[in-house]
Amino acid sequence: MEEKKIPEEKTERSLNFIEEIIEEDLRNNVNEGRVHTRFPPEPNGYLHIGHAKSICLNFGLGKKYNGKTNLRFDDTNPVKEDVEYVDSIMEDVRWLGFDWEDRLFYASDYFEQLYEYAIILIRKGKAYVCDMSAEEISETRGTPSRPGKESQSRTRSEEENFDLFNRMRAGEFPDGSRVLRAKIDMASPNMQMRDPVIYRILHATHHRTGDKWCIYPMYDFAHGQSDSIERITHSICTLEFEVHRPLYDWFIREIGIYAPRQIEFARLNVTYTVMSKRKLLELVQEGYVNGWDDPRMPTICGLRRRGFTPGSIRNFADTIGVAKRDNVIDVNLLEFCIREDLNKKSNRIMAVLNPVKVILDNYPDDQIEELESVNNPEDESKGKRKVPFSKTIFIERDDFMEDPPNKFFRLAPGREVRLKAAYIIRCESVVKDPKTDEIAEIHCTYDPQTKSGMPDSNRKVKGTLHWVSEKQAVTAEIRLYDRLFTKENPEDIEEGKTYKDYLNPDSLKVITAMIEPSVKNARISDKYQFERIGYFCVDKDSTPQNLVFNRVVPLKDSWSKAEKVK
RNA sequence: UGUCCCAUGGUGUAAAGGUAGCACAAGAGAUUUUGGUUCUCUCGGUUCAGGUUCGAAUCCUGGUGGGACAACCA
Repeated sequence: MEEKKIPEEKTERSLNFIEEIIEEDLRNNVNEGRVHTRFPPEPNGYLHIGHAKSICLNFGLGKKYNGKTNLRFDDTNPVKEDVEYVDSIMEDVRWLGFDWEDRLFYASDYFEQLYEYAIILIRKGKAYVCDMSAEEISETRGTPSRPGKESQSRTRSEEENFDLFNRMRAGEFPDGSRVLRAKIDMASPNMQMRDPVIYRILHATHHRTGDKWCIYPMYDFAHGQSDSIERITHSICTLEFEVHRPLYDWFIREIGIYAPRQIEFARLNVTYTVMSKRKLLELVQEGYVNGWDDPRMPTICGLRRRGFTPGSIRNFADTIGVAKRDNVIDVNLLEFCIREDLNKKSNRIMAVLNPVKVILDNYPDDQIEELESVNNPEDESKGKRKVPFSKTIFIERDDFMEDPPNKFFRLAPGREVRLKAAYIIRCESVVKDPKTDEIAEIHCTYDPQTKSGMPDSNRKVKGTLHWVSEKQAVTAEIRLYDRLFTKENPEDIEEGKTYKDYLNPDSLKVITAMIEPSVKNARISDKYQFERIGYFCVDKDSTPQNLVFNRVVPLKDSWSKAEKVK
């Protein structure tokens, strides 16, 4: 036999633009070969899939380049932040499979240092206490195309600024009465450079520092310096902070401290959902969903409850890549990632969501057989289980048609189908409800020679159906989730509407299903493939007496797709 | 009458001046005790106009289009 030449395997994946920058820095020995990143959330909300992209990016880079990754909470606004969020964020990062080891930090750890930095600026004549109100500051800032006006306070002496700033800290002034501003350039074409506010007075209790402070640094005055303090080599953030970079560079230069390199990437968007914290909060507060972890939410806790695995989300983050152009990822890709993962990992069981009764007329009345079925055809090590079979079973109502089209491979009068792991049956007649004309019973005969494993069972039949035995079936509540919005881009809003007008009224349907008895062993967060239907996850509301399943995602269904086209 | 960023199949992402590739989606077929999975194949792309070059998705100039920036939010 001739040996085919195996083309050289391209194991090395091409680099994304951030990795290119890092490798270039590494080649130039920029930080003595050190790579140190960080994930810097504000604890004012729950993390979503967009954050997951950032988490995977930052921690992934740390791992890839033998570096480190910090978790730092940017908690400079006590009014909006809370330990509830701190806890959920840590849980989510850990669940995604990442570890910050002993490097858990808070911007509030640096308040004293940041205060010192402000003093340096004041001493250099690069910062001043401004007496204007928020409105006045806003009015004098100008517009992107028109320069702003300088504040009267701009000419204050160094001593007076120093004195006033200390008295701000001492609590002598009410909220909003004064701020500390950087003295840069009110005519700068970059709005960020027009004497930005760097400290404001806020008599508010901070979730970590309590009442120690009544002045708090603005994010812009804390973020870059925090990265500097932590000796972050590559500060990776989203695109909207690109225009802030000159300001961060200015602070670093004027204060005279270590300069990280900031790199901006495009944030994630996914079709049929929204990603802004404000909108997600609204959905929760106004009751459109049942909390932050509602399985329809794009939050990490929502995805977790829905039944997504950490690996599937990591793989998703990997597949979407990272670049600077705006992007909208098809939600299909997310669904592909979870199917791919669960296909290999989850055991199969049979569940009938919309049952219709099938009676096997020639099957012994009281006989019950324990049939064997494979748990996972993708993984033989998962073994087999027993499934009870009897004279009366349920099948899916959709799996029967009285007058079927040619391509219908399922049960119909006179036709044969295989019952998964059981027998081949033939439909002999149907009984209808005289009032509703709905099919009440389907009468079939079974072929005893076709039990799975028997030689005759190899007979070709076009369809295989899942089923459950009536007597042994277990009922369970099933929550069928669908996309939260009906519109691909819910933020593309028509006149007089809001994104909430595109909420999908059918995003949750609750039904009762009949499931094979082995399901009794199911525990919260267990995931199954309901044969021929989809992947399902035991919800936290589930109890042994009242099982509750979430539909993670349906199986691909080329039959119903073909039907829809018609 | 601003500054900055971006532009490759439907979507996302590669190609560092030399064969435009991969994934998802879509379509066709094969296999299948899941109309799943798997496998094979197909469809389909460099925003435009100039320039540099033997050669441009890539470099230059200009246009067009999209985005970010005017919280005492982050």
